Amino acid sequence: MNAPQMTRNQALVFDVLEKAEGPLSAYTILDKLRDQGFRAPLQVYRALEKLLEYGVVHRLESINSFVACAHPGEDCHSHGIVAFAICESCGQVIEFHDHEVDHRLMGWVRSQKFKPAKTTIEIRGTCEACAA
Amino acid sequence: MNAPQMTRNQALVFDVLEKAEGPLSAYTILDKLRDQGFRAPLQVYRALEKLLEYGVVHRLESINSFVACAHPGEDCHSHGIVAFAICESCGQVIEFHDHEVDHRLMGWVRSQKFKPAKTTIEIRGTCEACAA
DNA sequence: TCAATTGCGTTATGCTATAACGTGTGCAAT
DNA sequence: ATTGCACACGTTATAGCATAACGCAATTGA
Repeated sequence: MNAPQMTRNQALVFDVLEKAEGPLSAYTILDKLRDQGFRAPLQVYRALEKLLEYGVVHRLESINSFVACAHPGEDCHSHGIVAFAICESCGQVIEFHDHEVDHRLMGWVRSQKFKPAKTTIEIRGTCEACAA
Repeated sequence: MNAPQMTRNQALVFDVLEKAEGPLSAYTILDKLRDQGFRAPLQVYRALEKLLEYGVVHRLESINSFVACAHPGEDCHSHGIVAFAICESCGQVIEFHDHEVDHRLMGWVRSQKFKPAKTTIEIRGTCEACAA
């Protein structure tokens, strides 16, 4: 799915995520958009829902946060499974793709006749810069 | 880490999880233990924290739920990374391990000098039985 | 024009998780 | 024996994450 026209709210939320250093929670996004007239969580969640659909934002399940896709302009859905390394110290996220991992996972899934809809790979730990 | 002696609360929570068909949320566990005297979420969360440490319970990040480890008696931490296929229709969870996936992920992590602490792999979709 | 769709704003609510306090118990060191 | 510590526990309160349900406005396409 490619992004059609973003609405004002979607653009605002996306902008906040793109300019952020790392992942943000929905409520943090809300706070950053109070000046633009945001008042309720739903305004954020609805925008996020679309941005996730468009493939320009990812949800980090293990930390209940959202991050802009690292591949601006492209549709991340076409890269296969997306994996994330999340630094628990500084919050930075590195996004990466590994086709061999995809292949193994999808092979297993196939052998079980399981129909995958959404796959999450998240590695929490400490990034190089933060390792003492 | 191997499980030492479980306390009463830990045993109760573990028992509920083992007898369950699929993953349960902390609050669902709480409800199931009201008759045994449970009154507050913390009683559940504290027990879960220990059970996770012991490696006899897994947390499913993408659905905020908990499930008993599929390898009774063993310490799941020794199996390498644990992956889950979660059926969004019936709720059943299949736990599996793939050393090649571990290897690729850990290889990438190593190349980034990233220190992994906890890795999550969860595939949400539809199981064979539920596929129409 | 009419109906369907989509986005939006608002209020209310529900679910998930932890902070902070105090109690009791077992155990080891003195 | 007493003191000090670690640990599990119980309780109350609160924080953080997410969605239900309502109604309105704008757009589109038959």
